[in-house]
Amino acid sequence: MVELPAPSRTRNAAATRQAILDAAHNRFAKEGYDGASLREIAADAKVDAALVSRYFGSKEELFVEVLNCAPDASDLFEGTLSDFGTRVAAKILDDRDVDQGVEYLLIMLRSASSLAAAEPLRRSMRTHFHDPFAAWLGGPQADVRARLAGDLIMGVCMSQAITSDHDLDEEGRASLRSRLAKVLQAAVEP
Amino acid sequence: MVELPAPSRTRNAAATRQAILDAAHNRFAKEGYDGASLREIAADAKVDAALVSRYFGSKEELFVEVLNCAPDASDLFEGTLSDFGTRVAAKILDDRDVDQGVEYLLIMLRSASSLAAAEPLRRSMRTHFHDPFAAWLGGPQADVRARLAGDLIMGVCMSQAITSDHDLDEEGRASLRSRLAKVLQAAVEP
DNA sequence: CGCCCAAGTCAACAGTTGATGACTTTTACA
DNA sequence: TGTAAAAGTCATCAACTGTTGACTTGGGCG
Repeated sequence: MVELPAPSRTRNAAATRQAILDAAHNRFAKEGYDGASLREIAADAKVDAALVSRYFGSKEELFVEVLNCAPDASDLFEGTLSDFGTRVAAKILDDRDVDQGVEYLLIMLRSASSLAAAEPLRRSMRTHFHDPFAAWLGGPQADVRARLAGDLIMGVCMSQAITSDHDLDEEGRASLRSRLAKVLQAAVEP
Repeated sequence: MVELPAPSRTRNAAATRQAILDAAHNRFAKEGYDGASLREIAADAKVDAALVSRYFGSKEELFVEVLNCAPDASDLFEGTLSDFGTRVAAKILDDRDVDQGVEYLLIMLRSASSLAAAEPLRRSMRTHFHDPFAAWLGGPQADVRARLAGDLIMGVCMSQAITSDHDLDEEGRASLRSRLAKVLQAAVEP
């Protein structure tokens, strides 16, 4: 009441920059590259809109910066190859806690239509997903197996994003999970 | 040389409407719902921009109309279930002739991020793809199998759209095709 | 032919977007 | 303390969006 709690943060370029980066991450994941506006992002970060352009140069450069912060999809690689299917299927379908890796997938699929975002997207996808994935898989044609599994994951995530899972009951979801596990496993096994 | 061939089409409301519909189809497939502008669509159809709004009321109604023209993914269902994988894998990956069904998939994935397009998309997806697909599949949990196969197809198409297949040589493509066939088959079989 | 309504055109609107240059405020150092 | 540079703000630009209303043109019917 007496006053707003910490009404104005002490000036800190690094913190501000990070706040913008976080806000941009969320907006890009929710609305895609074209859909997210710099003004929205700035508002989320509680920052003047001009600062975004000032810090990152342009929207596209901000996008690249966000993509560069992507974790190397590391959580998908924690475990054995033999239970990859069930593990990843559970992680994708039980999206109560939308973790980082899946969020970056959302950014990608939501920005797939944008011409400006296409090239950064392609590069980031290879560096942060396909290449480490293929390396983790190993064996013959690891790149093809990684790509196929990645495509399947992307398709399922996108389907979830579109349908909001309105049209599947609990039993159907369990069935989808087990079948997805099987198909995923078929995609990655040599 | 002497003059433009048929410099001005004789006035024909039905033909003009169809021209707009075709142009909208192509633009939506290329740039998604948000990315495609009515002015671009009108220019493609060689029509004044105002006519688009006049004929279809609003951009969203035009989008719905385009989606309603979608073929029932019929070309995927011509053949036996046992060779579904190889058949569809070939059709998707040899996209020299991007046929209608895949084009509508492009519209969907490119417009997935748009809030305005979400609801029409979801409806069209069920009516024109999932439901007839599940009906064609038959057997236990046909809806789950249809959804999984659909998600895989969507993911692969989207991956193609993003990467433009820059990063796969001829041998890799052959390998991808055969493996996709196997995985697709695993998705649809009971 | 002459009319009249449909078909098509033009200009403009209000809103939003990304970006920029000039301005003010704060921090940190000497 | 005084000051210069960093950090943040403000107003504004030009471009583009979907949409609308008033206008002009054309072809088919009497």
